[in-house]
Amino acid sequence: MALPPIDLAVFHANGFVRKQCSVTELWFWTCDESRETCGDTAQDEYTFIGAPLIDGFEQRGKALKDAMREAFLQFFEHAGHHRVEPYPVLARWRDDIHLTIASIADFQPHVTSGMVDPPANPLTISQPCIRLTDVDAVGRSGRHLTTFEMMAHHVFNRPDDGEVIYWMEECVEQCHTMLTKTFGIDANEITYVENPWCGGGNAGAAVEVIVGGLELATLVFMDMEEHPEGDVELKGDRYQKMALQIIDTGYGLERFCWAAAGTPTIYEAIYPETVAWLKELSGFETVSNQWPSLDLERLLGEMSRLNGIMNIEAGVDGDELVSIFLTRLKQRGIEITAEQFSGITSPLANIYAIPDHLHALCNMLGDGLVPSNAKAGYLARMLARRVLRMRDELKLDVTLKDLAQHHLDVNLDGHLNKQHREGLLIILGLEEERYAEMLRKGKNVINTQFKDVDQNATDIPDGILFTLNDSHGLAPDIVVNLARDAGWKSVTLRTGFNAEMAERHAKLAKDAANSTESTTTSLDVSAYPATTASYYDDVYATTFEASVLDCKEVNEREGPKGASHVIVLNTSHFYPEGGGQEGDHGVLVQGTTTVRVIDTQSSGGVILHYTDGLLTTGKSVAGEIDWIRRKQLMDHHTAVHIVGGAARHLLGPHIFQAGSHLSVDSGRLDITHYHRLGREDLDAIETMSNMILAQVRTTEKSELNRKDADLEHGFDLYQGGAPKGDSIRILKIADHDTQACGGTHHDEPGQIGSIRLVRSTAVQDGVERLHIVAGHAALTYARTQDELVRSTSEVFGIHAADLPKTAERFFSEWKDQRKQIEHLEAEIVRLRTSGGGNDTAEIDGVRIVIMEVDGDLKAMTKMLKELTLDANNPTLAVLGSKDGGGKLMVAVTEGSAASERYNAVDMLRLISPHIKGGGGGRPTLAQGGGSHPEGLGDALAAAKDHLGL
RNA sequence: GGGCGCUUAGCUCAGUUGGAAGAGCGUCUGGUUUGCAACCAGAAGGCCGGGGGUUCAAAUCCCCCAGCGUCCA
Repeated sequence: MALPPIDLAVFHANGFVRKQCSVTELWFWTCDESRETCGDTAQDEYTFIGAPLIDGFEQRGKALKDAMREAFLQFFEHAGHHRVEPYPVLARWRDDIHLTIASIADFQPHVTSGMVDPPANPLTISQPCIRLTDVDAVGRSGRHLTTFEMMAHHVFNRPDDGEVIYWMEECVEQCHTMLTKTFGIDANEITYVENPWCGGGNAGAAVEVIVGGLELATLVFMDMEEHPEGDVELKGDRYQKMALQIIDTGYGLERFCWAAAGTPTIYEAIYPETVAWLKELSGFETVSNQWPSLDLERLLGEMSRLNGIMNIEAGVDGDELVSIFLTRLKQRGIEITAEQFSGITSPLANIYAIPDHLHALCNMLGDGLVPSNAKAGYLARMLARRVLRMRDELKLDVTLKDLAQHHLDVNLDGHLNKQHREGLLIILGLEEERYAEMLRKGKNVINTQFKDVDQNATDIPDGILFTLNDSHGLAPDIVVNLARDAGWKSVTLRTGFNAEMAERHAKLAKDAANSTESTTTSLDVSAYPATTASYYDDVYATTFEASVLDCKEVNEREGPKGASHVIVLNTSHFYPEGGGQEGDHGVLVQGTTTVRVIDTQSSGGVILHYTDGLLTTGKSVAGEIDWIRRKQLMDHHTAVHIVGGAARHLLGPHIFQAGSHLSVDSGRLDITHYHRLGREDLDAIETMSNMILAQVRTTEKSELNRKDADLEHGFDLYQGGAPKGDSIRILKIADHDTQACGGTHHDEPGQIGSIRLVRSTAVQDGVERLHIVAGHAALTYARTQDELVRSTSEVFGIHAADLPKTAERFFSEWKDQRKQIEHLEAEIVRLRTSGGGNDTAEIDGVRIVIMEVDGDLKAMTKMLKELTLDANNPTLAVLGSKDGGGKLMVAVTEGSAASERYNAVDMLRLISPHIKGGGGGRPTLAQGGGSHPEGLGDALAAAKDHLGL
């Protein structure tokens, strides 16, 4: 079954009729009887370029956005909506996406699933969003952006509970009223297109709002969820009605601005100052002035119109595209050559894209993101690198910091959500250094990769381009430039290569996605009620009474090593592994039976006690947790919060927990930071952490519902990851640190005793791992370290304080002496071969040295060098050693009578059978070994025989 | 999370089919020069990231680990 028509009174009241689009076959509503198309097709050009559709907004840039946003929000406030402040662009409350991609993303999945109440209902918001899927089209299409604000009004209805605020009728009416009254848009220009929406497991009827050929908004009426037996089918999946009815609207703030400005591209409407500045910096006028007859404004306007109807897919061949454009422009009376076309459009594409990318970058870093080579941080690095590349293509003499300063002042009014201005600039400075380093290294890589490429070649092998891009970060265009600089003057990029590479990446990503299969086979816990967790009530209590709900055998692959049974209780004091904290150990006692709890896990709210024995189901049991273990885990867990807070205070607001693990031996905390940490940093954090232990008397533990937790503490609360439920446990350590955390914590930080930062290691770029010991583990650590120092000092027989100095002296003396031994060994060889003893002879002006020596191949090599490298003393040397099964080396002085007369390989092959071995090498140097050292004498004798000695 | 690449002298990097560890810069000594720069001659400086394995023989081939880089999700 498909969805029924969206037939609303508001359409009829405003004189709209329902028609079917002659191009897309979608049904749409219009009050222009003559209209045949829905407005968003290849036949509907933008009508607002040079002829704004929205009156009364004379501002441009940030002022225009501010005015437009305010007009929108005020309209919906007057219509009874509560204004909600925008969420961060980093979606830290979600574990499925890195960035906020839509206003509804703020409320997924917890609100849209019905588990958590929305912050207000109905609400209106203007949510900054970032989408990087079309990043390649930004600047070139005239309308694509990576960052935009999605203005919205949202409603969350619960019809089953009689809570219905409004649905389609009122929604469309409000939209129509706003467009025509607030923004003065001519109703004839508006079409409402029926086009069902689905995504992320949900679906519903939807209306696209098209004005002047531009999609200004989408109104989604989400009231279905994916279900195999659903009665509605959309795009291949089946859906059924769900309990919630959600209105999810999205109005493109920047598009409203564009429609009000009527500029050739969207970028000139929202970033006019930056575009002008970059044009000036890049000397764009001198480019366009080359062709005075060209009407630039008209050309750009026509291009935007064309872009609007051509709907270019990413990855289309560049040259082909240009020729299409030239033909279409000619049809419209604009004569332009391919050279003129790319001479104007390629710098402009960069000029347009830079402010967009900077906006996204500043917002991401402003929310505390640290650039990295993986995960969300990579997205920031990619944007920074794109800006730097475009800057270089434009030959601008400014740094990334300069660009960001300008952007901050002009387009953001200096506002950042969290990060300080200085922090942001430091990060961008580092990114630029990395970029420069990558290019510098790139020059070397080019030379090695191009080693086998002819200097006159015109094509670069695909394999080289793939490797350089994927492994060294050098995009094909950059490679061509670098190669030309390095001497391969005529290389060019094959047309369509970039598209091929994108395809290849897409295929690799697809293959990777297919190969990942989940193999988790967990115990079915749905039969049990959620276990009542009593460990929060009194974290110092160690014993409890419960009754056994079930006891099952576990096989070896399930559960921890040594566990034979898993026991489910009605209530438990055992903390199951979670939030990085390992599970509790202890004992369960039933009458005279005692079983050890080896590990505690949790699944679907049910606490699973893995034990080494069985208990009787249905009877009561006494539990006791291993308090020494639990206390140590709590020491580490509370310490990790304190250390994290100290790091944030000392290093900056971008410090965010990227993971943690708490065991009995130690705790570790991964934090986001843009530098490696030095010992001074660790000392400072350690000092502050211990000060907190002394200063803060009690920790504050509270439990809030999700809605209030967000409102009261913001999203920094979720350091430990996206929260799962409606109820949030919060641990607050004075003003030092506040986090959502389900772990067990001390009531008094002082209970920990002391905290030591053992060391820091790198987890990935931008993430530093702090290794922490606290409480008794800190004491154990100190003792272990003392013992190391003590025992090492005893070896040297010195005081501990002299250890570094002495070790240094021993190491350098050891190196010196090793050096001297080598010299002495060479000296021995010289002595043995200079006196005319048994070891040396002479045949027709060539010195023959045949001798047994001590040492391995490396030592023998030194001796051979001593013997055969002097061209004035032509020598054939045969050395043998009993080292490891017997070794033989033969060498002759290169380029001398010796090398003309004797072949080292032949000699070696001749004598090596005596030690049951083989070997090989070059005619002037051969080496080999065997398994019969006793035959060494025979081998050397055979050499003498062969030479007639 | 997945793919790929890199790790060699104080620094920047070469190192071919496994067979004598190299260059440039820097350092030191001597020469030249009023002095400096420059130049000439010479020298010192290497656990070839760590650990296993294959081999008579590994910087080189295989496996594991670590660090760094990079592309993609």
